[in-house]
Amino acid sequence: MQNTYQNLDGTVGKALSLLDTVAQFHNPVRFNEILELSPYPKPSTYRLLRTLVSQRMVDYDSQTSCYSLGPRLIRMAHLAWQHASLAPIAAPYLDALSAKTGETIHLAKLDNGQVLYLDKRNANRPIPMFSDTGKIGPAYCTGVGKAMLANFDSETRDSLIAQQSFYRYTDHTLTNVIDLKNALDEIRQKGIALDNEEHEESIICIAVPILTDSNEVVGGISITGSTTRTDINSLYKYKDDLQETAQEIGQLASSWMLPKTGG
Amino acid sequence: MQNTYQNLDGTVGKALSLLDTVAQFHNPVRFNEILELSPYPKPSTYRLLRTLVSQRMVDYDSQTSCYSLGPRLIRMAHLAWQHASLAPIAAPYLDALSAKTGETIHLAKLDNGQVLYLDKRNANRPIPMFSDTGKIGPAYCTGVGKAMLANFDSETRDSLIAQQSFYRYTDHTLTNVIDLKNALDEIRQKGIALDNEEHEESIICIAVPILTDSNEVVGGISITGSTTRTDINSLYKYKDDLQETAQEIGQLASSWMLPKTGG
DNA sequence: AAATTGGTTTCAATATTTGAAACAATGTTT
DNA sequence: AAACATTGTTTCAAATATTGAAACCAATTT
Repeated sequence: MQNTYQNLDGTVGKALSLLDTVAQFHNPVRFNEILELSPYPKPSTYRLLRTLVSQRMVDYDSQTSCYSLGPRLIRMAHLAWQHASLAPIAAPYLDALSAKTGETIHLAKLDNGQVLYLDKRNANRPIPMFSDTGKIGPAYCTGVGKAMLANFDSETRDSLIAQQSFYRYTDHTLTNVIDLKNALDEIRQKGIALDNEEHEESIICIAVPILTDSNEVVGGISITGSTTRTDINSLYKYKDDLQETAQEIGQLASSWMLPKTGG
Repeated sequence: MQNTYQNLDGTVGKALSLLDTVAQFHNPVRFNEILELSPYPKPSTYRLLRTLVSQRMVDYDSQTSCYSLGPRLIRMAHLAWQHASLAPIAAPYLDALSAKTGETIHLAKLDNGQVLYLDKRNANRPIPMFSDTGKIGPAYCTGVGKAMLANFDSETRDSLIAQQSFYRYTDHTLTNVIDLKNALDEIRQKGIALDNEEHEESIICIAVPILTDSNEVVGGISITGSTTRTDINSLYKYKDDLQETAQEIGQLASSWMLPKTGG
């Protein structure tokens, strides 16, 4: 949750990093609070912020003199979600898996070495999806994360591994590069990844990557359960369903990724 | 869906308008297609785009030389949705209304004179929510839109009215300022707005604004049904439930809008 | 009434953006 | 295979935007 301000890209980069700063707060925030986290001097921070407000990326409430994330972001995200092509394509498949297994289904892609959740199904309680879409999680200790990592070319994989924190969430968390690499090799060979309470106690899952026709990793899907209700062997029974689903989504995604040719 | 490039705000504004341009496409897009819609010369467009890619606001697939909206947007939107405070606060109330009425429930706010949907409940089929969150619709011919418009101070209201297109969607659509103003006056007085197939044939709804303690409009909620299954009088029976719900959400939102004071 | 805090503006120095034009790198023709 | 298009990328001096110390304003607080 640390600010990473090394990236610049001129004004645009600065403005976006300020946007991140605003986002870090969980409620509307005063100018001064933002300024404290901003590496830019007061007037720059001020003007950048006003620009973002003028662009509706940030909301400003003059009553409370508070900034918060703006509605334009939500609009854009709606489109971004559709653009992430995976999500709309995968939706019916997630429904099917959810119905069949009765377990939680996750759809994710990799963003900056982290798992970015694109969609979720929870068969039992139909919870609001948006609250989970956009969430991020670690790659080295989640099923989808490992499934994806395992299927990159070794160069990309190494650079992704270098981005992992290896924080020990549970007793089962893999906390070093060697263990992870060994695990990834096995995952790649078997075509499926397991998460045996590596990220959260009592949470287990099986996961597979979603690959294009040319074997590029575009995402991952997982079936998640709790040890209070099931065990890894029971989940493993869905291996074929999961792999077939990933296969089909990957196929569709491949054609979608082509540049638009008409209409 | 027209490009509005009059806004500038320096490089940041230009970059964001290019982001919108990328968003206008529904699939990955080549540089030249973007360039055609871009008001900026080739090298500028090129560099702005690369900056956005470097910032992960835009994805670039070197295989197909195609740009699409990037994952960072989805991450930000997740936070923006939480920031829009209304959405997470309102979630349980939407659940309750949905359960009680069995009809479709919408939560929305106003963005740039348009209705921006923040959340939705569909009692019968638990559909993936994200696909609707972020969608926009007209304000002058939807229930939530009119409910919100009606409750601004007259100056703000007039400027919002000036932004309406008054396109005739159906026979019932109000297509001029005078009719709309009269309707809004009545809505304000009665505290509830109806949509009698003004936006879509056979779609009807009742809607109320969500107001803060100081009567600021922060959003709206509606109960929507289809004339094939119900009628406006049946919906109207939920008036009290709807108003109470809006009241409670508004109350909570009021406290949430205050600047963070501690911890 | 003086002092503090939070927010906004000024203005010359500085750094960035600009865009016509040239240049590569692909594809397509003939 | 040479000539031609098309698409994408880079150059470089001129034009422009950003910068930030300092001053300023407006509320609060003391």
